[in-house]
Amino acid sequence: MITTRIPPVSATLSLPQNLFNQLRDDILQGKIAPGAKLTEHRICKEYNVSRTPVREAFQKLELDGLIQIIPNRGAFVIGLSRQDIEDMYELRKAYEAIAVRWAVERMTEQEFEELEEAYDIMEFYTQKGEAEKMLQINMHFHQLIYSATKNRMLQHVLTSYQIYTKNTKVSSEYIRAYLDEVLDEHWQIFLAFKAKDKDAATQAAIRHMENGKRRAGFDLD
Amino acid sequence: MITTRIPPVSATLSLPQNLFNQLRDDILQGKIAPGAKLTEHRICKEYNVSRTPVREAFQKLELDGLIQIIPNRGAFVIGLSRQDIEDMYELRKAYEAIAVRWAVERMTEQEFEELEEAYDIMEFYTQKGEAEKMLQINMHFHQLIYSATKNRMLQHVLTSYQIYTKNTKVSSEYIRAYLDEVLDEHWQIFLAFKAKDKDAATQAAIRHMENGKRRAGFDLD
DNA sequence: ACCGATAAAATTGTATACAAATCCATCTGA
DNA sequence: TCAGATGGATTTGTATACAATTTTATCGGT
Repeated sequence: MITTRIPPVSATLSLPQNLFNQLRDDILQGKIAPGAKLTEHRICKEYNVSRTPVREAFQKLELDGLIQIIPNRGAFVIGLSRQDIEDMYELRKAYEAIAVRWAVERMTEQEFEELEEAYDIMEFYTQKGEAEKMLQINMHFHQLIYSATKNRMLQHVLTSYQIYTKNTKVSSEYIRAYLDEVLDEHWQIFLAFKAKDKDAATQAAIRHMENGKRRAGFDLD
Repeated sequence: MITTRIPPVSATLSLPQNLFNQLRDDILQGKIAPGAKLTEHRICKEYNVSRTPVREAFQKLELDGLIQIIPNRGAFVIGLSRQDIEDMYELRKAYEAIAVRWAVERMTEQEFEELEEAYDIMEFYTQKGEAEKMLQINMHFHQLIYSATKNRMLQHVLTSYQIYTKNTKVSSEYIRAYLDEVLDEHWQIFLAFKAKDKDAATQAAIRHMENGKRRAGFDLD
């Protein structure tokens, strides 16, 4: 029986952060069309807040490449082309490879135990076939690796990619068919961490990314 | 007497963008110490603007990993450890390798001509020994490559690294001793673009990064 | 009908006002 | 002396007001 809870991403987020998350997901899921203009006033009415937090959320969206703010003109949604998404898998693969290498080197004993626990939970949800939960713990598993690298830049960029990836595919629908396959890939990664084998971890991470790309509907290069 | 107006090299930047650039450079050059708190009111007085643009600049600084904003507490400067900077060279190397590969594939004829022109200017300033000008055209040369990848995320991340790198070494002092060496490395990259040879470009870019790391005082792994 | 000029409306940019949270010096009681 | 309480000062978070710019609608002349 599993007693441990999956730690929530955060308890209470600030207003701009919430707006950012909401708008980001809406954009990535296509609820707001590329090219559309985000009018401050409209978002204000929609979420019943003033313009100040809305503008701050826009700043964050711009720096994550989701909108383009043209001075005195407004904020426009940037669309991701198929090429952009395919590129992203390549960029993520390169950094995941570096991340696991550093994480193996720099991971503390406690961090390893958290990773082990995350894997166990993953196994649990795979057996129960709960795809939605799997998606959550999957993100958590990777976050633990990012965190263990002790490098903020890497963490931030990889987290962005993770969110993009999560949103640009019909997650829970697609993941169910691949639960066992995905679990095994994480098992390979976990084993490499257990053995503190950097090269094995790199190979496992690269394979995981390539398979993820394939599962998302992209043929491999 | 009013004569013809010379258009500025770059369009006038917005107030928050200027604040962001100024604060970013101050932080990277150590004028603002790591751990220091950026008080909104103080920045307002210093630049004689209101809090709104200051807060927007803070947002940008946070997403570039230069400050950490703790809700209801304030903005604190994040210091870069020697490990952080060494890591950054590794991260940059990985993406520069991808960038030149994509750039060779995707570069237009006009973009190639711009790169050629940039190299020529670089050669000119090397002969004149103008290290400061070299630094500028050097950044421009790499920007042309980033731009040719047609990938916004890659452009943004690499631009960040470029600015970090530029600021975390005593640029003009150090570069003078290496002008010829640096020019040759760019020549190798340019040649690979001319030949549209992806592998050669990758190798040249990787060597360029490794040498840059060494010139910045880091021994190679 | 079309084009440009012009004015009104809408939108963004900046400043300021007010609310909420935090910080900090002082006080109290053991 | 010191831990904790307390209240004022400071600082941040949000709302709103005003200024500058852009967009839209209207109008007049050709």
